Amino acid sequence: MPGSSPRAGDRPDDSLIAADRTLRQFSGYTMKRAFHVIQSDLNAALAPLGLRMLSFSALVVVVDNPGLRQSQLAEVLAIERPNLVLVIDELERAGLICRNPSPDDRRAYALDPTEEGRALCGTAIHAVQEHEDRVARALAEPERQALIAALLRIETPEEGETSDG
Amino acid sequence: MPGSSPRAGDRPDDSLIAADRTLRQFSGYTMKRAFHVIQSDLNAALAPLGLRMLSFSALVVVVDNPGLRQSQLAEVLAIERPNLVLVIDELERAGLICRNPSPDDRRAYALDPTEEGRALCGTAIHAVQEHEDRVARALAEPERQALIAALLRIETPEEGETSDG
DNA sequence: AAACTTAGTTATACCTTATAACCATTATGG
DNA sequence: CCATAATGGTTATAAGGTATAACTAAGTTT
Repeated sequence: MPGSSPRAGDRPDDSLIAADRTLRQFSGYTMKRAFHVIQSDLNAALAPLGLRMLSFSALVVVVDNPGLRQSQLAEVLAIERPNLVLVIDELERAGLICRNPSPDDRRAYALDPTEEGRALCGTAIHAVQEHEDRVARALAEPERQALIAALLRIETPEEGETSDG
Repeated sequence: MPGSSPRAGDRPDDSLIAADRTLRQFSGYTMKRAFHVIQSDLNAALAPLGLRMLSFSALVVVVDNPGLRQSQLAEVLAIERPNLVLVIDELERAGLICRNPSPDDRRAYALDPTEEGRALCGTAIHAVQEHEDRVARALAEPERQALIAALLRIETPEEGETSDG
């Protein structure tokens, strides 16, 4: 058990270092904590550029896929359409992307990056890469790649990739 | 680049499957998506018990460390003290834990699980374990353990564990 | 042409996290 | 010993992320 004495409140704080031992066996708990650390660091890295994790992601996908529609972007980012609206508003107000009329469909917008958007996107990717380098310092490179691969498989379970089960 | 034709909006949706290729190289993005999947599944598993990820975590730590104080619990769970108050309220109202007066300090509460709390905690751990088994089906067991180890190191970077850099 | 669907939007609600400020109590230090 | 500081718990508040229903305008189907 976590500590030896019966009442945790009486023990010095040191004896609580493994107080979440039971939870640590669950990937969800550990992932939540790791993600929180990463997200904070990432947002801090992006804040000087006026971006957050979400707006950064949206910007990158628009730069890589100019002309795509909002619903497509929402699907790519795996977020709901209504939640994308404010993100696009924000990027548009910042002059990084613009909503152009779609030639095919008068309901839809074709999202395109501006020159500024492309430029800031490059800067932001460098900032995020520096953050990623901090992750890489905690892990050996093959380990980092294995981590990403494992996360990907959790997100999209493929048949045939299972273990001994 | 993601697609071949210049305008993403004109291409079939299939050509957008790798539209987030740039982002995928960053662990933060992939972790966010994987965590979202895990968290949804986990919360769905806990909802029938009247628990969420956070209240479950708090309950488990209280059961494992009876008598600890709220501030200690907050530190163990790495959340701010004010944010714990409602969680404790919720668990107390559900009759799973209770705030007992601390013998040492009249300001503090000693958190203790009730019998019901202990029982539900066991049930909940089983439910979460079943969820974890779903993760385990996507990964080989050594891979799952490597994942948890990697996440832990991201959360708490230790010196000397670095790669080639 | 009527009915259905889709693109984008608005409004709303809930959860999580963060901060400042407060009260009661305990600890510190002249 | 009393003034000051620090701590435990609380309240209020704000911001971010996510989810759903409902609306409009435009496109699609039959």
